[in-house]
Amino acid sequence: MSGFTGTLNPQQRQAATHIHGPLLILAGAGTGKTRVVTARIAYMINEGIKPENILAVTFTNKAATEMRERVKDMCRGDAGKKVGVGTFHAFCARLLREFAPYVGYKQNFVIYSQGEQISLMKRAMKDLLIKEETLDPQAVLTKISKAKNYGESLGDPQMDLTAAVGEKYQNEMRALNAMDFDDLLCLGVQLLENHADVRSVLHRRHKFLMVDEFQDTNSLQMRLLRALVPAPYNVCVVGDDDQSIYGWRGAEITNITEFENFFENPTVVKLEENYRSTTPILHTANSLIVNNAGRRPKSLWSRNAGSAPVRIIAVQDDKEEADMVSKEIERAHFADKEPFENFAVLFRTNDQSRVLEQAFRAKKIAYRVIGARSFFDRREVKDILAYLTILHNPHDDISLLRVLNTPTRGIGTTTAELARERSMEKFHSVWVALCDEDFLRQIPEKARTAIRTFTALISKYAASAQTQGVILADLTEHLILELGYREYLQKLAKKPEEYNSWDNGLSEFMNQISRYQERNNKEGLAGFLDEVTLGDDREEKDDIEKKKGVCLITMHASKGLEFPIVYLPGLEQGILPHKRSYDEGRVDEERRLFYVGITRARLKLTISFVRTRMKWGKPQTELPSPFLKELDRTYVEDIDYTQHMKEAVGQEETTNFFAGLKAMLSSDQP
DNA sequence: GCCGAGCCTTTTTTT
DNA sequence: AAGGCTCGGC
Repeated sequence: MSGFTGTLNPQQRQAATHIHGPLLILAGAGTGKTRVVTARIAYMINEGIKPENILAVTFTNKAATEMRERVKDMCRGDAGKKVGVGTFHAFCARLLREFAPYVGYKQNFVIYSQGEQISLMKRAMKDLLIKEETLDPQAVLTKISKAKNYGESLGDPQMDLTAAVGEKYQNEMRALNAMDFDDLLCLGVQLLENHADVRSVLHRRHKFLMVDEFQDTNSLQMRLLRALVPAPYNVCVVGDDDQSIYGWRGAEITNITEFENFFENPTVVKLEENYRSTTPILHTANSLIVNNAGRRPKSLWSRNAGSAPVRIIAVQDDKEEADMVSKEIERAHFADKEPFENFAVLFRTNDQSRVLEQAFRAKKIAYRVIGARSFFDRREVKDILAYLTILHNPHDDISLLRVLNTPTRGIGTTTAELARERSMEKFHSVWVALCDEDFLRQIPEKARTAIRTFTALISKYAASAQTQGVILADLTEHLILELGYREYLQKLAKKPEEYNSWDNGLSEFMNQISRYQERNNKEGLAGFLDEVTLGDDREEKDDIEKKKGVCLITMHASKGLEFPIVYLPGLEQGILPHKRSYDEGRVDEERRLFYVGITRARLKLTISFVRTRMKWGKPQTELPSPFLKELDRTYVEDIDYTQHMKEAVGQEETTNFFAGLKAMLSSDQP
């Protein structure tokens, strides 16, 4: 048995050495799934399969990055780097860059993320709607997304307002040479299903397919997979139906529960030995998940008896909850030398992290918030990104209109509106209108000059962006200087700190773009923009491992990760299960989400709920989550925090003692 | 065309 | 609590 499969258990080894024909690996939480997948890839390469013929697709960027790293580590030399690894969306984006004309797009299409989609949707609605009528842009987008994912039509645009707006949106997208996330999948499927020549190119390129987090794939992704894998189906999928938590995005749990309907006679391997958690944690998790109907039966077990019970703590309010968590972490850190990075706090909604961050800052506990893609939502970053986007595709109206008067250059809303109207009459982009002399004649002198300066500037930089060997960071810096963008920010800032934070954002952006070009000098600006919008930030994994501090993360984003000590705050009715899950019939999925949260913990698990929680500035009465009643109490300790604090005065003193000690040791204390 | 004040809503989760 | 949006004054 070769080295990389020797340490696997029999089931794991069976999975890792099965190469030909369809393979379904049902891998429960913590059963060494990633090890098996990477061992399998190493094994295949060792058997003489070319790494560039292996394609591993995942659902999230985190999974992709993790796999990329692990494969690289496990393979000799740089063989691992040649294995294709990416999310479905990133894979499609690449594919479409290569074959865009086949689906009626130009090669320099741009990818719209949520913010840009909403802008476009608002515009489409403004153009179509009578004033009185009001529709939620986000809701319409959700409907469009569902329709695309399920291959349904939106209805008759003549009869239905949503359908009309949706049609308009879709037409605009094409006109702008823009795709949204769903389009990437839709058009990818279209490309493969309708073009045998493209298909055969890809069949030759990707001979062995692997899909991770298979329980999260939707029907489009399944169609893509089927088009990508010819008989005899060299495809291996890995997943766990109990961890399917993306149903709201169209994930089809039946892809995994009825896998044999798509690829005949698969070999099925079940991994049930858990190497991660103690028995109390696993037992508690199992007692929760059995309440779901229609799962593939499975029972996880562990050799690790463990000692600590699972704790369920009742606290007064969210402030006290954050205090409780941060005090315990502080104490374990200073008393037991427990490194901060051994802790994670997992929550249902992003805004729960706020109170926690405040508590951590107050106690000077190092922490990091994972996944909040706030960086690319920052105004300065969005502005610069919009500039770079129009250098790539000036016909992207949304980005163009964003920067047209940023920094303010005398092209106000009136002029912008005229240009838009003109572009709609003539069925071309705003950019074309701005370059059109006939149009410019109708514009007052001052604005006209401003437009000419603007278009000349963009053209100049667009040309240099296309130059071979251009250094993107330098180009961006020049652009910022020539725009006077920093001066603009300086004027805009209300306080000096505000400007400083913006300036830091710009510097960080420069770092990102330099690092991108260090690892990829082939794909230029287009590649960078794709990575940014697809969230394919390859640094991220590094960050999770290298960066120090307590990990604050949503339960969704925590899938695939593990931590020695885990806190699950906010186990309240309406938060988990989320109140909207009741109307949408998704309570089972919320239960799976809780299950995912529980099974992240290796040694210690603490669940908590509050009686009142601040919401939008007002206190709200909360009830404990009904899921808590489902947990078997064999290994559970129920604690009333307020009560507990009164009784455990000694313990409280210890806490204070260490807090005091810490204050003394900390140099920046008064 | 520009800018500030006040009003109003709001995301559940991510590609 | 906080950011986005509208309206009104310059």
